[in-house]
Amino acid sequence: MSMQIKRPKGTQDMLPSQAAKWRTVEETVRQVAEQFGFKEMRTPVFEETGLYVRSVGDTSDVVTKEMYTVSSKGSDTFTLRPEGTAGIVRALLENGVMNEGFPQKVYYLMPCYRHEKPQAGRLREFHQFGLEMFGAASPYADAEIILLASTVLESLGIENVSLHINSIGCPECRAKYRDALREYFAPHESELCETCQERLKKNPMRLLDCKSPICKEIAKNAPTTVDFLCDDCRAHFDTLKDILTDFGVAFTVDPKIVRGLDYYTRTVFEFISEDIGAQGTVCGGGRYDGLVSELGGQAVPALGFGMGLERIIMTMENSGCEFEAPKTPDLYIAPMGEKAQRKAALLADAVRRNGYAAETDLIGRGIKPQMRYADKVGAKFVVVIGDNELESGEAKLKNMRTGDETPVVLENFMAAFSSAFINEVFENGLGDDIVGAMTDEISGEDKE
RNA sequence: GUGGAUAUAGCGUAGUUGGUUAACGCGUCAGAUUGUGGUUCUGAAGACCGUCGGUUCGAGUCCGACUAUCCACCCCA
Repeated sequence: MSMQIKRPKGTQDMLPSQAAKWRTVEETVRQVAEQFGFKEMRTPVFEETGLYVRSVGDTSDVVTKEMYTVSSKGSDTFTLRPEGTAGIVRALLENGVMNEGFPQKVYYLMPCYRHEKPQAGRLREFHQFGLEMFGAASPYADAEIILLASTVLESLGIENVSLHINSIGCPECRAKYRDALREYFAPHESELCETCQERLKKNPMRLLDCKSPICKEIAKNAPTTVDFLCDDCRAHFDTLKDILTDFGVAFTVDPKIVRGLDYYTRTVFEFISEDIGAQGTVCGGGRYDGLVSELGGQAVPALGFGMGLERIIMTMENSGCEFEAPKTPDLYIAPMGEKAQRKAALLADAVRRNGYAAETDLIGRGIKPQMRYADKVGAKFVVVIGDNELESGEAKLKNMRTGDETPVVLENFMAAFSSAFINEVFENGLGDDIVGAMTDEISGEDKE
């Protein structure tokens, strides 16, 4: 026996029972996004490395230590996408979509890759639902995408999440704010933890969400971004808060929400779940008015968010949310013997051609195991076909929920599947009233 | 990159102060008078107890290393 190959660290296999949950989430998410007028689009899983260096930021953790970069045969290097936004912007620019009028509203479902140490809610391959809106500078746009995210969570039945918002201003007010932070923290420099001393130089905003108790204490009275917003940024933020209040969307202003990707401006927000451990951010996003021009386009206001699907599903599992029930076969056909198997296969085919799910035996099992199997997979009806049935042309259609058996004529039964009447039976089961009707119908000579 | 925890059949677990054929539940398969499921009963298959080394007359049980996984820091979805 040779060694088994195992899946790469930080990846997950999605077995059928798990995949069914994903479908619930994906369908809901698509539906809501489309209700808001967003169109789905897709981009390659890998892009030129430079795309992420320029958009996400060359000092960000994502770019400096988490990218999966490969060099291909030529001289270019490519990177597995660590997030969705950059590729979307690139694709819209490359295809001239930014010239087709605004607003442009797109959404996507895609796997992303980051070389991190796996942990609860943090994987190397993870999946994002995300969306981007281009050309809308108004705070109503900010409000709309936050409302959209909120609607998605609500539609999924997720309750234990809180919305945190903040404004980090435009580049001008942010510069002023950074200076103010440095001024505030400078006297305490020696007391700060090592990483925070480093942060003081590079990115003082990061000081605010340090978990060290000492740094926390010092940061308690630090100036907040909101205090340093220019008039325009302040007005934008105030209006956003008003709109959210009108919508009835509960939020808290959280100066600690800062975002690790460099492209954000003004509005930033996170939805944080209480149910899934330390990595509680289930959805994060905001405005990035500078990104499009950074990637070579015109100056186009833009905003969006990413939602971590693994974390969404974890939250749902941990809080007892409902998932869509998996599809079960409408009919299981249990053949006995070789001749019957042929007949069963034909019958199954006829059923499927009429839009219903049918299964039959493929491994030569006896009647009993077949019944067990039919029960296990949740078949709604079972019909047994053996020598007797082949001879007489009649069989019994068994309702697996009630145990009732209804005689049917095989040939007519197959032909009858296209009728609206049978549709009714399969959709709603066999009521007493229609059992009688069905027997008549099916035994009838000229059923079409 | 830094810490902490765990590692027994497909899955979930038990294995007492180290002592002969490693237990249980779920699942799988097969039976309970031979053509019918879900309950019950019976039986079967399935584990070199993560890997390597050490202590010992003897180790799943103690020690060490390695590996993997999980959790937390960091960062983020």
